[in-house]
Amino acid sequence: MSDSKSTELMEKIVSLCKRRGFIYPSSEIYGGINGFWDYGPLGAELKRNVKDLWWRSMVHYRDDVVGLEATIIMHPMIWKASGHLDTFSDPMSTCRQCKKLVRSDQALEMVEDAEWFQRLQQFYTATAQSLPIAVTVEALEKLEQSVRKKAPNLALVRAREAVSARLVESASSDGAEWSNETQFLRSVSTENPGNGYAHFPCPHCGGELTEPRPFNLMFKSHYGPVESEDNVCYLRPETAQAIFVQFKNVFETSRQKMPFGIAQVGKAFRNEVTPRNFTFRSREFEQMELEFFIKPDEAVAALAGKLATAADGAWQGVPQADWGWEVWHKYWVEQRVRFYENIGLAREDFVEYWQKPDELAHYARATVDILFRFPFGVQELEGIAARGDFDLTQHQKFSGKSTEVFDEELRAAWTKLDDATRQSIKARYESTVRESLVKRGFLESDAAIQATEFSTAYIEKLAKGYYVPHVIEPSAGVDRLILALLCKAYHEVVSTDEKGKSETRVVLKFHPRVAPIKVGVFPLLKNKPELVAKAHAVRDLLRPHMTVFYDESGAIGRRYARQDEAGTPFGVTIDFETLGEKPELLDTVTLRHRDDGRQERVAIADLLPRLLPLIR
RNA sequence: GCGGGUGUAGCUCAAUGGUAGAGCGCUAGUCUUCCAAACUAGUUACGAGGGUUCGAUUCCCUUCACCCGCUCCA
Repeated sequence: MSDSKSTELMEKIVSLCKRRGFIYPSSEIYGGINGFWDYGPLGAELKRNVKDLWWRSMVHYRDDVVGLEATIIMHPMIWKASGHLDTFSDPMSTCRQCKKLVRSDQALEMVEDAEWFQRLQQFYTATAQSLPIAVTVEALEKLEQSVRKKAPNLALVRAREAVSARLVESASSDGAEWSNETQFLRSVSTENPGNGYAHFPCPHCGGELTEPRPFNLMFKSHYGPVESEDNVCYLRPETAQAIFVQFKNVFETSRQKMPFGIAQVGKAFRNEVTPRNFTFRSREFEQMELEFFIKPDEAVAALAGKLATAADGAWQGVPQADWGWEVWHKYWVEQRVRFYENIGLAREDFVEYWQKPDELAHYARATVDILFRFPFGVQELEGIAARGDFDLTQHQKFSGKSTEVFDEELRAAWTKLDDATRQSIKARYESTVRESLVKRGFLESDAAIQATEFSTAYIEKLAKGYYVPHVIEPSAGVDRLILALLCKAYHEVVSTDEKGKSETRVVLKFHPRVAPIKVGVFPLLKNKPELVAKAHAVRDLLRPHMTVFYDESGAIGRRYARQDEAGTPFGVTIDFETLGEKPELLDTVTLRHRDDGRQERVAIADLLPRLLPLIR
């Protein structure tokens, strides 16, 4: 995944970022703080541009999305309802031998999948099913040989003589270590079976796992000056929950109708186990999230008379009244990829990963990861999840306040439906509920009863025009996108001068829309006051419309090179022809293009109309 | 949190148990008519703390950050 070459490339990017003022380590003069990064002058511009472009495309260019800016610290109960309080504190164990980190709750499952583990199971079943147990040191030695390769750190392998002697001894006396399969397996994985907690072998090497330790991924604080259990609060680990919590307010005050979305850009905080890969996994980071609320499929079917599916490619077009959640989901995936294309990333830079049903989080119906080919691997940039009504239902449950919407049209439409249609909508819903209950481990019979109960209540509400909206959530990491843009833009150009000396220059080929500085303005020479004055005039002409960098120091080539490294797409040079040395070229300038060094002569009056469409 | 590696000007790299050096960059000036020109001057460092020592950038310990691996998924 990440070889030395890609590491080298990342190191170059990191050092360029610092040298040119894109990204610095946070708190650097105090020695830095792991997992936190600051954006310098160029980085701040780049980030603003990215967030602005996202906001414009999501909110301003659409009739059906509005914005929200919520606080970072919110009522702690929100995190209980969302599940973050529970799922963000997984106990972890470390293997004493191979030092790998294992989630304690997954250890058993992982161990059971291991080949060597199955050998042990077979041995147990063959040997120990009846008492008294006839087991010899030789038999255990054979067993040890069969697992030695795959589980080199298993106690039975590490300390074969001691462990097998103990097991033989136990078999002939109390038989405690052979009392059941689990007990036996634990016994072969440790030298000291009696030292306190229940052992489990490491799934990777058979070694001994440490006691589970809690890992809490949420930043904790207190509101109010006195720290106590009663005023614990958390920095949000995602911005999305605020949107769900304010959903009713926004719905009632924005004059939006279903379906519609709420967008938010803001900081989020996660106490990552290991921040890694430059800014990719930071502990403080920024997200751009949209929660797009849609009618449940049953409501769409009742209103539109039919339900569009994803198969026909409808999602590529303009939203339609008959779209179910699947179409909306694909629609948003496509919208997001188009957004990335608009800011300089190419479709080929991405991998769309559709999560398999067994990988989905409990709240998600479908999730697509948009992965970017970073130098250090193919990694997630954005996740687009179809979350059903999970979140709004959770908050309804925990807050005791309704998150339902009332849909006048739905009520009217429902009264006009014939009985058969009503029944088929209900039947379809009922079977989905039943299936999901079974998947969650309910017995067929119980699931059927519950599903009938649920669907009856649900359809009754629907008939009156009430439902809890479902949601599609495109959630992108700003800092990750910045990093992707930097990696994509990074180019090295090797040039050889007439003396045969070659040198490597760096060019950041940002799309003009995201480039921190849009245009460099240069007088060809700085010791000619007329050139300087004219250059100032050009700078002032452009400045109200775009970021401009004026530079008069050093040779012109040097100034071009410096702007290339900052990713400035255009350079404007004022020379003697601008001043009228050749009358026909009066008031024209050189417009230089970063990516190919191409130069053209452009009238000053044409600069704005030329440049503006390229940077907007 | 565990293991391995790294830490000297902004960058690349030297040297040394006794005052730290170069190239590039950067800043200013002279000059310069389109891709890191030249000249002059200036600029800046031993990651932090402690110990051994008459004296530590160098030896020892601790710590911090970064990189690689385990975990994570915006």
